[in-house]
Amino acid sequence: MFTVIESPTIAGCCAPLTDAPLDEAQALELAVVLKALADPIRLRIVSLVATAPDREICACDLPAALDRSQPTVSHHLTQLVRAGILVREQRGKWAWFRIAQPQLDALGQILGS
Amino acid sequence: MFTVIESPTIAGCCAPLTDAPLDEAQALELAVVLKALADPIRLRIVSLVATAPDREICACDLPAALDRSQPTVSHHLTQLVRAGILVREQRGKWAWFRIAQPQLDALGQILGS
DNA sequence: TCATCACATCGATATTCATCGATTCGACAC
DNA sequence: GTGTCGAATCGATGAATATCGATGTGATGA
Repeated sequence: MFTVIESPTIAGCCAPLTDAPLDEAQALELAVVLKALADPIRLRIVSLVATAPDREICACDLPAALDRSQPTVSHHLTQLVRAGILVREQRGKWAWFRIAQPQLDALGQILGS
Repeated sequence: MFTVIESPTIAGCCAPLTDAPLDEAQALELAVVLKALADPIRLRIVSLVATAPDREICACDLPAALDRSQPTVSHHLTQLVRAGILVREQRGKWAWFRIAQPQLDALGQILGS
């Protein structure tokens, strides 16, 4: 029995903003992902992960790095994973996080850079 | 006497997320812009403007197009202008809006697409 | 089995924010 | 001026959310 962990993605959500008007469903889907990024703490988390050695980081280091409590950091990490921006991996007692690069790439495509 | 209308920009705000960790000020500045985009109504406004003939749109057409009241649409337009994503131009009684392309391009650069 | 550590969840609180009706403001035409 | 029309502002309300202390959960090691 295989267990497939699906990571939510906006890859097929919509064309670049300049190509076609978004319908309500597409706008909602995109907004969910952008809202997950649109927070100073979560942006710092993403940039910390993206620039860490091996491009991964242990949750245990974040409360000190961000000057936030452990429950608050956990809350933000959950938001980022549910938006498909981070990927979580359990290693023993520790939780490690990586960037879900396809999701960020898709965002860039849609914003049309 | 000249009147210089400054459009807020994140152009010099920060390097791509994958290049260096954001400090608190950079993260806050970026979050303000992303937060302005991270709403379904505002995303639809941006895509409507970006795909309109001549890439501009009259505010008068938006309440019907978005099924929101005039004050609500005005509120969202204000948010987008203050974030430097849209540019407002008054023509007689009407207000017209265009995309501030450099701001969107800068966003794409920072997200690293 | 038991203590410990890392992290998630719960409960509460304060703040932010989307929304709309009513009102005000500004530009235009007469 | 006066009336009209487009749009911003005000005030209120309900919903979403960032935060943290306390508690629960799951894995580790003795």
